[in-house]
Amino acid sequence: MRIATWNVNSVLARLPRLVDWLAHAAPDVVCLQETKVDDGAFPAGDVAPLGYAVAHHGDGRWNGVAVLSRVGLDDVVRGMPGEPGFPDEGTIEARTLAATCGPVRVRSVYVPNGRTPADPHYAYKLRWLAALRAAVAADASGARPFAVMGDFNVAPADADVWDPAAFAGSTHVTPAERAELGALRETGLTDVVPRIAKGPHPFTYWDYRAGAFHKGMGMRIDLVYANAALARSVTGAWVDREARKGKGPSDHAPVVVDLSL
DNA sequence: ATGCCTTTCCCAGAAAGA
Repeated sequence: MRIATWNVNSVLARLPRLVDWLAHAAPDVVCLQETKVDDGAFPAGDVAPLGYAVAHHGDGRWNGVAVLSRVGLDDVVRGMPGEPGFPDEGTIEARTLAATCGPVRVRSVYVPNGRTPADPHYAYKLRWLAALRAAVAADASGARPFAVMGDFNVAPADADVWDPAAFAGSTHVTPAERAELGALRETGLTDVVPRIAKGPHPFTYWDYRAGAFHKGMGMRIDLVYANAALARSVTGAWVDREARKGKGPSDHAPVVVDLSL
């Protein structure tokens, strides 16, 4: 079984590349982030011929997460209990949904960016991660294979950014963000680190500007956090760098994980 | 990168991204 996560930066802008990628990478389950469409506008008809059913949770212009599966799609839950909102608690964004796909349960996440450590968005990010920890705790300690995967917008360690010095004072690397990720792992989750394809680190994101991809100026912020039942079944994990190349890519590459369940 | 792209809203330029 093959599972994957990919921040597509607009599912409509990426549709030809998404369909191509599904056809050749052939994942059984894919978590998408930043679909940037309403539920009604998700192009489910374009992935159905490849065998995928779709569960989508969308806002419209921003955010938007999905699970695509060709091995069953059940018990879909949009959002999570205790999910904080932004800019106020009454405004819940479309940043996570969970689904059961055959033998595995997955949760697709698009963690808030945080903007700057002084911005209210950063406090929101920390609250959101705390709510995520509570939301996944039962699945994390359960016997059924489970993974929470997506764009966490946090680099777990200094090795997960191209130049730690360049990130001084920035979000994505602060001790508080990393502590929240650590607390999340403490629920029983393992970081499934992809193998290194090129350069010293398995980065998953590169800025569009200044040729960052070709200069190796990346970050590892797209993560697969697996419970024990799923982690012990992993036979391989990698970043599909090919998907970041060429014309019209997302700024993120997919992370692919193979399982022997 | 305090905006060297890209995407959305919708047709101009702001907001957001990390």
